[in-house]
Amino acid sequence: MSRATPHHDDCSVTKALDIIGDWWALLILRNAFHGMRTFDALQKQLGISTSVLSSRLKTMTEAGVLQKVVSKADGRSFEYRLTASGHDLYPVLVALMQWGEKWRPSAKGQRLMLIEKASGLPVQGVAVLAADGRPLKPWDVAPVPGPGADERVRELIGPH
Amino acid sequence: MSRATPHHDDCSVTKALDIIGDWWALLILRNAFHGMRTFDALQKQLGISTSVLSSRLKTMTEAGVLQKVVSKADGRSFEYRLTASGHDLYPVLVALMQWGEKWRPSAKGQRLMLIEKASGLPVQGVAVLAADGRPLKPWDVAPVPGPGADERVRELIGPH
DNA sequence: CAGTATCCTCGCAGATACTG
DNA sequence: CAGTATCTGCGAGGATACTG
Repeated sequence: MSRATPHHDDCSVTKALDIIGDWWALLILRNAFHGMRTFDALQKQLGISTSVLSSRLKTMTEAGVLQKVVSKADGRSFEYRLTASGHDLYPVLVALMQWGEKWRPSAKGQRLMLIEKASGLPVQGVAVLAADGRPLKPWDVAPVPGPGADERVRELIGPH
Repeated sequence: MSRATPHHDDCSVTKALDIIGDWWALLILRNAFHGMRTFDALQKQLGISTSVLSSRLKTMTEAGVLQKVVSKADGRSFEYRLTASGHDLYPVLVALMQWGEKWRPSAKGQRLMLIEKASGLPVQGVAVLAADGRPLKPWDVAPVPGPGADERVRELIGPH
């Protein structure tokens, strides 16, 4: 991660990566989407050191994707809950998972993490939407063609 | 990144992250989707050191998301093109960008990167699909509820 | 233009120990 | 259970120089 070296990169992707472009952050989120919410459970399942987990949770809380709340049941333990913005990261996770399932299939299939509220059924995955809202297939989309790509990027994102 | 420390984590997300859970890899892909394909252009725009860029391109090529081809026009320069599996990473990028635009809006709005082949129009974004294929809104989905989350994760992903 | 080769450093992550 | 504190290494990444 080059969060250390400041990038004057005014790009949405960069900004998203600033928070979740991190190995542990994504895995914490993955577990959070499965409902895992406590420090201890995360630490044990991920095999992460306590100091790093603590720092990650702090960063993610400050970034507003997680919220630390006192557990009602217990009173002295805590829960890290997904905020609205954290919840909105769900498509990123599902997109990653879909890609992994297609191109790096694991022995045991992996179920998706969210359900549709109305039906209670697991969601299917994620899809790119056309301008009119139709879901598109991968082969229906293509990179912007033609020359001038380098200039376009520099204009859009900025020269370094 | 803890790709160094081996994780016996048989999870699609983990496997996807192994290739693209990296600051530079994602930015390279972002630029690739905009049509930026040469070593030099990438190096200049990203402000990355040549050695790191070289290593990233090698890794990504070996991982099969990029393909190194001789540029027809020139004959002695090269292009790094998205493969089919690289192209399939598009939803991940768009999901990231969408999140960034919503929660970390930049001064100048950012356009999306791909067009629909049929219409030539830029795509709208990405959406989660219900079991029957309907695109869902964020508030229509929820994490799997109830207790037992910790056990579920351990069962699904494995204990460390 | 497209890299490879070296050197160097600084910060991230793990390990361990301790606290309320 | 939920962390903080400290120490230590090692390796990713930048800078620079050189090559076909």
